[in-house]
Amino acid sequence: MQGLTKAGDWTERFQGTKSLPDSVRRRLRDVAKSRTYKKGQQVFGPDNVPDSLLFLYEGTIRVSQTSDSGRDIVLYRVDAGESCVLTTACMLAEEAYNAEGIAETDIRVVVLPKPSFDRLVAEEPTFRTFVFAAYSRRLIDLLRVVDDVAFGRIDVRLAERLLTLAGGKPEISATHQQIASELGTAREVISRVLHDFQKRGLIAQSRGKIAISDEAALRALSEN
Amino acid sequence: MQGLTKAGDWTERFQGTKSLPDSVRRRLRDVAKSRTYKKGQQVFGPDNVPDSLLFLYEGTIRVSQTSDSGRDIVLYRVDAGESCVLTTACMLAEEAYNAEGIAETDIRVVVLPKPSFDRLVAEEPTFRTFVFAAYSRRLIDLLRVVDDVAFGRIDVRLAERLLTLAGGKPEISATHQQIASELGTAREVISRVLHDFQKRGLIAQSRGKIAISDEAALRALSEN
DNA sequence: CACTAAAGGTGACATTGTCACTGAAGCCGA
DNA sequence: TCGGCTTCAGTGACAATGTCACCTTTAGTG
Repeated sequence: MQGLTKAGDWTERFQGTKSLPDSVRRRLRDVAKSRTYKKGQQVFGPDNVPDSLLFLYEGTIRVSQTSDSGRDIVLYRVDAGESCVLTTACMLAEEAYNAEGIAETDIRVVVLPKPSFDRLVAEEPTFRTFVFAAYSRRLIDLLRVVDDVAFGRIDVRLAERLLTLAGGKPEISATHQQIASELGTAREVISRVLHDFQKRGLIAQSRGKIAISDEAALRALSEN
Repeated sequence: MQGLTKAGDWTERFQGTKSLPDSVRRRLRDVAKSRTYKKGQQVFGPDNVPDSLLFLYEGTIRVSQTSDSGRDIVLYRVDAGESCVLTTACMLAEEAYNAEGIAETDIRVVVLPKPSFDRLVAEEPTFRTFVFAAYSRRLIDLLRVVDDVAFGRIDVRLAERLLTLAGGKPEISATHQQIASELGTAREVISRVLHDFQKRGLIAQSRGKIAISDEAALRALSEN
């Protein structure tokens, strides 16, 4: 396990807080708590609704949805420096939902109690803009997911996701099942399409690994 | 065409404004403009990003997404008394998206300029809660859409949608194509499933109309 | 090494989407 | 009232994706 850096001045880390007056930032450092989760731990979920607002200081949270039949789909990822608006949504919406956030790496979050959050939103336009922008980004993310799932071809989506998961590196460590859970489909489907990609020389596979052989071709495919 | 009632004191109409102090409501009535759209007009869309915030005074807006290949899916509906948060998202998010809002009936909206909106959010906790709740509701709505599209069976989704569209009445006026656009699928698929429903005695069809014959059975089907 | 759990492969079949047509219903002008 | 036109709906063939059952391979682990 990799160690997390000690949370220094977290207000430096977020668009919404770094340009606030020193007095406000000092107050924030006092009221906010820092907390860590280990990789794989659930940060929030239907049975685990936080009563505070979360800001991700370090690491990544994978937000996904699970169907009744057990299939998963990744909705989006929260990266360091972003806030986790779904927690807010959970708090406000009485309705049921079944999204959950899982720490994809060891993470450190800043926990801001709701009253402090309210005060900040009220008093600081910068922070307010930050929060609204975060909501908007998630809405747009979800629009994209809907578009992909409803209208996208699985090979195109897979090519795209492989490139994203690789993030420039030549190899991905992921099982077929994990990739299926990214795209909301079944393992067999991923196995077949990856097999096809392999035959076409786009990738090479070994157990738990996928090596990207022809990034250009994958990119072309992912762009429809 | 049905006439719209004259917009009286619109601040009476919204959860976020009706309990505000009189002074604030008076100010709002001064700065906000009322505007109408006819049924079928586009209220917002990729090429038509409003620079103000919209509150729906009367009628319904259907928010849908169109794929490159021309297929549609309805994301959610905005009903009277709700705000249209996607317009906010559009304004804040630089990213491309392809959702649009169409007036499903003749509608009347209250248009609040962004500076007034900002001020209201800053100063009035009630209004702030209203706005956040609106965002949250849409997020949850979209989670539901993702779940349906990614994991739901088409017959179940159709049964559910028929009941919703009927809204208690015994008959629906809609073409197969329109229903397909609700669910993000193709007309032929809807035709086939409706034909099946008909054979099973759940509905009766005539050109452009669907009559619900066995609501209980439809409901049972829609509940999986 | 044998055993085991996890990962991956495969064929058969069901469901849904696509394509290219055909037929049927309503509208409207001559 | 009759064609002619447009929209709506039906259909068969096939492609893409999802489901199920079962098998093989791989990488540990005692």
